[in-house]
Amino acid sequence: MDTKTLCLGVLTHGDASGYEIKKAFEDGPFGHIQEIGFGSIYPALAKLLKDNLVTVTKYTQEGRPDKKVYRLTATGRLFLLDALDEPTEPDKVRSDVLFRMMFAHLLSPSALEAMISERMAVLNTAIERLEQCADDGLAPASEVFINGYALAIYRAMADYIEEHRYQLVGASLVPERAVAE
Amino acid sequence: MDTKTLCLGVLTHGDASGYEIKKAFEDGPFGHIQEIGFGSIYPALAKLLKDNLVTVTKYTQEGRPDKKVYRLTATGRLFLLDALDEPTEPDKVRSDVLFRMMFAHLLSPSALEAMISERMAVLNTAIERLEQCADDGLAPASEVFINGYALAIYRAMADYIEEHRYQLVGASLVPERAVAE
DNA sequence: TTGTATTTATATCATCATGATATATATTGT
DNA sequence: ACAATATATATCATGATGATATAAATACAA
Repeated sequence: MDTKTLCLGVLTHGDASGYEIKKAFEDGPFGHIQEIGFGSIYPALAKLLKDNLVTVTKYTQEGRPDKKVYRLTATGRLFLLDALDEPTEPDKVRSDVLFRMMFAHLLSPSALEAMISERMAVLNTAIERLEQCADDGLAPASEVFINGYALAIYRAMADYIEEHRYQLVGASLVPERAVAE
Repeated sequence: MDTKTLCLGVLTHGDASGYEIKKAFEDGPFGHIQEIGFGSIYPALAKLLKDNLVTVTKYTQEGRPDKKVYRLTATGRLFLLDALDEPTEPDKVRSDVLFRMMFAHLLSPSALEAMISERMAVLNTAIERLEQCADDGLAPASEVFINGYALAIYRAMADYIEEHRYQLVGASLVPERAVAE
């Protein structure tokens, strides 16, 4: 899925600005699917506008740039449906944490512990947020499904790391430096 | 982590060609961390060579391009250690499958079922491969840790999808088309 | 045996995405 | 009162992606 199609997808939930589209992939209903940046969103919206897949309405604001709210056109909706019919791309992961863990033997135990603790904090924050969202029974079935999926994965990650972190720290071959504070 | 650093990381496991570096991120010890393509690897190796972070030896072969085997230099090793000391980047995910699931109500039940079944097949293949790797007790601790981590996550994904897929298929609002074969 | 698919191997290229940076104010929290 | 965060768009150099080209050996099925 390219950024254009991602934007069209968000716009099926209602009109939105570029800023709001980004939020949808952070906190909003499209969270845990992937992140997109402004550097992808604004050019994508410009192309969608040029191809008449969206329309735009400008809202003049004081002290801020005009808010440009985009709306899906009928053509845009068809474009999205066509994209959903195409073959599914495999999931992609990029884990800097795991790469570093491959070099546990080159890191000091304290550096390793710090990295692992930071990761656990991120995971626990995400888990808490998802547990709170799980209660309001008003969301569509697909959002409930995906929230539950993300929660299951984050829990599996946190549980595994908590249970096996000693293995990794035990792999460190680098002694702590005796540094005076 | 940019591609240069990823290449240096693989080369700590022994000399390798660009082709072999890619394999390390597919089947090899760096699997499940991320994927990288030739279009990133070859330019990265060229830059590493220019900066004396690696050396290269050409092996002339008949009928194939010369195999160019790269070796880490002392400077290259230091470069990697410095990179490992920098702040860890957050994990990144891009799931085309989840994005499509957000539009379950726009897909037919059979299209949804096909997508889910394909995803389950991919997950089960990965799980089987990891379960086989788990037995040979010769791998370094970090690799054992990461294999176990990947296995735990894939199992959590497969279990969740298997238990909740009916929710998603129930969300489909599009009737099957009555098409003659 | 013959044809097809996979594996080995490097390289390039247009397009797309990333992340940093610029700009400017209102609001929230300490 | 001051700092940090949220709102809001836009651009740009750099880097990553995925497709394509080339070429033969090997493995496997019909």
